[in-house]
Amino acid sequence: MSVRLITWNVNSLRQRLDHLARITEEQSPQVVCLQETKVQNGDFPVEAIKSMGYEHLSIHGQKSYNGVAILSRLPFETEDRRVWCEKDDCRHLSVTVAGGLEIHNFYVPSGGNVPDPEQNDKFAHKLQFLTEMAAWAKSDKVAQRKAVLVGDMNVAPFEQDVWNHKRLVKSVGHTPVETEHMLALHAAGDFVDVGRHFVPLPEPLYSWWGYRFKEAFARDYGWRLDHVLASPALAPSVSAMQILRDSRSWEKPSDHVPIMVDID
DNA sequence: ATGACTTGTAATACAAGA
Repeated sequence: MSVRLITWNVNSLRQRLDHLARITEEQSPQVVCLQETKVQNGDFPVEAIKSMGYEHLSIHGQKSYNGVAILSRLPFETEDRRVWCEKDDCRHLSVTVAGGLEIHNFYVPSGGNVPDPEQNDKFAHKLQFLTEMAAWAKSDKVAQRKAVLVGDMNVAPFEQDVWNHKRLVKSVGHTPVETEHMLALHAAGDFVDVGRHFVPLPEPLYSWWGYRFKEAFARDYGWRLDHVLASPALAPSVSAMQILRDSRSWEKPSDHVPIMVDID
């Protein structure tokens, strides 16, 4: 059996239902991990999602900010969530599906404007969150299971993960300390960076283009902030990866685009 | 040359994204 999985920061689920319907119809993923749903559980658009063919939902949302969800055509064998940085601000959900596949959906804090944990609590939160992810991967022995970590990790770790490394190396999302934390996470679980496995360095690879500069997508001023990390036990089964760039040019897009992987 | 946008909340700005 093969599982097709999509991860996507939708920047408001209720604003993106039409895009989600189109993507799920065109690609037929069995599992969809969403970030920045920006909707409380009680207001989750259950009927719209079920009409797209996703009967099994794991949701963790709050008012206004953050929020994650896992939509699935496969039943969940287990569902879990963890509190990170002693804050339950709706940044993680995990499920297991048949065959022992463990799926973790993350929304790592963006980190604010100033890349200094002394001056900026949001940046400190981001570094702590990544530190806790790495510590968990190690202590929970994630590397020994068939696990995939997906989501908006808000770090572009390699030079070719941003459109201009020199210019952006002091910008939050691409600073050396964030890159170190991200690579420490990779090492903690012996994870394979699936994006870079299929599109090796030094080829540019992006998943996010900002809204503020109108020509950002047209000029390909992108960042790779969204990631799929596969445990060593799972990585050989990942047969394909695609970044669905086209959706960034649709009307009223999210600033992030979906990443899709096929797992045999 | 990521500024200048988008979203949710609440009430015409503000917070947050990254």
